[in-house]
Amino acid sequence: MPRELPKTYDPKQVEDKIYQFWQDNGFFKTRRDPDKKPFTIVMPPPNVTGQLHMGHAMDAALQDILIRFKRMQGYAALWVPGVDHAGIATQIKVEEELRKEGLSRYDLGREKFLEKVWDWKHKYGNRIVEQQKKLGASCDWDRARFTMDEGCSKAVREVFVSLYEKGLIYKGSRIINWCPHCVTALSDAEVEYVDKPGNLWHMRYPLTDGSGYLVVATTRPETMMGDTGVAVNPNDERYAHLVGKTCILPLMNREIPIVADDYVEMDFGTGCVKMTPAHDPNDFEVGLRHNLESIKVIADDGKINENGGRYCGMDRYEARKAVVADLEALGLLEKTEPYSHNVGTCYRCHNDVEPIISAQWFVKMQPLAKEALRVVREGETKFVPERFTKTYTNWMENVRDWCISRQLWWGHQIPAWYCADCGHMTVSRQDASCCENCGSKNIERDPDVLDTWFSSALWPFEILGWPEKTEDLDYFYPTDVLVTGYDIIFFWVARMIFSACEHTKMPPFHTVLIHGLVRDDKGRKMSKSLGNGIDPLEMIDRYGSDALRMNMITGNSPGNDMRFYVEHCEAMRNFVNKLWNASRYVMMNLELDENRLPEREKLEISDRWILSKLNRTVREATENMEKFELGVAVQKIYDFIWDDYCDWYIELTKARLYGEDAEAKQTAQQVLLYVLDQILRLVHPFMPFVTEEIWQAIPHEGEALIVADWPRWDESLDYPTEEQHMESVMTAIRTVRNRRAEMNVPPSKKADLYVVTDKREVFTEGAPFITRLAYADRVFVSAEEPDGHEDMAQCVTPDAKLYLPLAQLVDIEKELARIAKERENAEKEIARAEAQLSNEKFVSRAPANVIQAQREKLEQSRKLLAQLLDSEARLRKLEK
RNA sequence: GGAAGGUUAGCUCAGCUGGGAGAGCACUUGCCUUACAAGCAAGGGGUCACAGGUUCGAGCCCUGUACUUUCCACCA
Repeated sequence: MPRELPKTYDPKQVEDKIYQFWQDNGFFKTRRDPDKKPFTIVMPPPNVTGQLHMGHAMDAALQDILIRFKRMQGYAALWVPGVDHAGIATQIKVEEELRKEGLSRYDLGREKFLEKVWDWKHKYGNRIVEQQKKLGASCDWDRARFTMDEGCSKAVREVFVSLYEKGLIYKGSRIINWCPHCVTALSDAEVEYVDKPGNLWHMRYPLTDGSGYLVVATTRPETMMGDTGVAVNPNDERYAHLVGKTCILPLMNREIPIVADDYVEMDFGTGCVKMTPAHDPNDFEVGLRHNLESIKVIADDGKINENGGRYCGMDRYEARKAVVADLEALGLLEKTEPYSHNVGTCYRCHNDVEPIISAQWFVKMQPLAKEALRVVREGETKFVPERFTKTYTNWMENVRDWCISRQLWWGHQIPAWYCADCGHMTVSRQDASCCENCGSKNIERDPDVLDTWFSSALWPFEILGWPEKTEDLDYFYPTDVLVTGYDIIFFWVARMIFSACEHTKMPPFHTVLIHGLVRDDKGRKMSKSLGNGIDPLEMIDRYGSDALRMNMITGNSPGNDMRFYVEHCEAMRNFVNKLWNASRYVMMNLELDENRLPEREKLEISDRWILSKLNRTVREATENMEKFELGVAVQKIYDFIWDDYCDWYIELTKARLYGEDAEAKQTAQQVLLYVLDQILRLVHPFMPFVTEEIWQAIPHEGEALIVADWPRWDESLDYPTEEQHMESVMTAIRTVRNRRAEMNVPPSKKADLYVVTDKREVFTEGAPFITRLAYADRVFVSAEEPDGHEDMAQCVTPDAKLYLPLAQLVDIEKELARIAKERENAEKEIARAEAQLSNEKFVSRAPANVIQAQREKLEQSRKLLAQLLDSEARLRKLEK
């Protein structure tokens, strides 16, 4: 048994060693076990390009706490890790590398480029995994998956083809969000709207019949070359005479029709709207209704194309300036009004997104959303906190078809082949070698890949072996809890739910535990550009992994954002250290080689008190854990450890440990050890490293704390009477300390203490504690006032009068003032309680335990008041 | 425009199904008391945003107001 432990806990000496110990012994490996219930969590796969950030730390802490808790409770607790191929992010990263060599992906060609990406993946793909290990993540690493591995590819192919066969995947020309910088289509979820200042330009379009002009207002003049009409509201009397006529599109000199459509708001702008069906989703719809032509003028790279006349080749913003200048020169610019509006931007590169008509692949959402809504509405899948249910359902109710094709190379390539001979499209589970229609070998595969989220959506079941019917799938699926931030409910959670419902006929998990974002100390999002990110690894380096984990789940509530304070992290480090030192105390005084509670009769009042408190903590913390109230649970455990165990119980054992009674000494050691062991179990999920390290050093049964049993509530350990008695003694101790502090008596100046009480047994049993903790020389318990009490300092509790022979320090004036204040409080309390108890309605309607509690409070207050009055009278007598 | 949060001690936040408000940090005072100064003891500090209502009883439930954050939608 180690005796010479350092006074401060050093995580660096412990964490890697303990993690290695867990791994070497296979504690993270989870097998199917018919005798156990499964508990499964799938890890949100971090991007392969990723660096561990606070969001990951939050995610991992929550999941690991749940997994460790369930593992200790005897579940076959499986946490499956993995990494996401992260299409755009990864491709961009590798392209950046290439650019350093002066190359682009086109220089390499698709095949060579993909080789590079795989090289990159093999080189750096494990970095984030190693970082997760620093957090203590107890994943079954042997099961780690990658969204581009063979199994995932198979699942993706199966899902794509089956949805295609059901008509739930189709290819069509629609207005989609196009990022000219990433040069790919995006889904609606990938567009972030940002309020940006701009202008509303009022432009004159001359009428063809020469009778004048109309004025359209637009924020995007550069699209005007693609205008194929002007729309007005059918009820707008101002323009009724123009409907059916035509006007001339300036700069292009093209004749375009004027149509009437409800879409146009009469009171916005001029009431005339230019129609650009190829570059605006609403215009596209209007165009369909009125048979307007679609003319695409912005190319994939964001430049004006050949349809844009003299603006061809200009960047879209350059073209905007040129168009406005040209209109102005022609006297066709009526006015320019400052106008700020929401502009769609790419969530990856933050450049403005361009709505563009384009042939893309889509998932038809309506039929899939139906079941995905049902399982959540009927509670088969629950969100915690519950309010996120609405976030989810609102989105799912209004969801539009999901654009899944991306013009990238890195990703799952779409399994569609086009026949150059007959034009037929072959969609197939196996790579096609010829056209399924005409047999021609002259076929070409669709170059596009699928949205990264398409494969992530299958994550919970694909990583358990789907589409094969595996035993793992049978045992571990559906999974139990999904833990993630609210920012990816749409991207991921929603898509997993409808995918699972469609392909596995059941929701993928029964609980979605949502957490908030980790912000900086000013409440700002942590970001690279602000440079305000705090590196979790640095925090681990400074304060230890346990402290960081504690930091993530204390001081905030589920689903709410949290601010990261280094000070808070430090406070948690202090708590870890506190536990370390408490354990050090126990070990230094231990002469046991097994952990066993003494017989009941040997337990004295303080033992029973701490066991009873522990018992309650176990029950309540377990209940909180099961309701996913991890922060509440750990707060209770924290308070028990620091306040009850360290500040009180350890102090209470010192009299015995440093005393001569061998049997009492042993009892104290046994209880100290027993409670410490239980504490380590309770707090292990939150602070796995330090607890395992300590546990290994104390007498224990079993291999490791990580696989030890979670504490259970035990009826035989409830000691309500002893708890009360102990509290009575503790109140006396506090009161004396308080009194001494007021008189500025240093702890080193000890004094005798006389306890006058009608609960003599209680205080006699408590005398050793009072002696030690109230800095007394000797403690005398009696029913009568001691001789010479007239000259002593006094303080009172409801159950006792306490006399200290420190007469020379007594300031009667001050003393009377203090008592007057206390008396006032007691009287108020009595009046309140009496009023309540004499209230007929309260007594008849309030629950019995509440009434009882009030009666007890009243009684305590009355007793205290009596003591205070007594004390006051005594002082008055002394005054004379 | 729609929705959901937030408003509690100087700061950051807890407060579970309604029963006289807590923590961490900061502050004041005294202590190196043989586990721990990353600590111990004692203390100060809150009309729980505001106004109504329900209730024997409201920080908690209902209605409204103010300020604030976020998400969704979007009028060119």
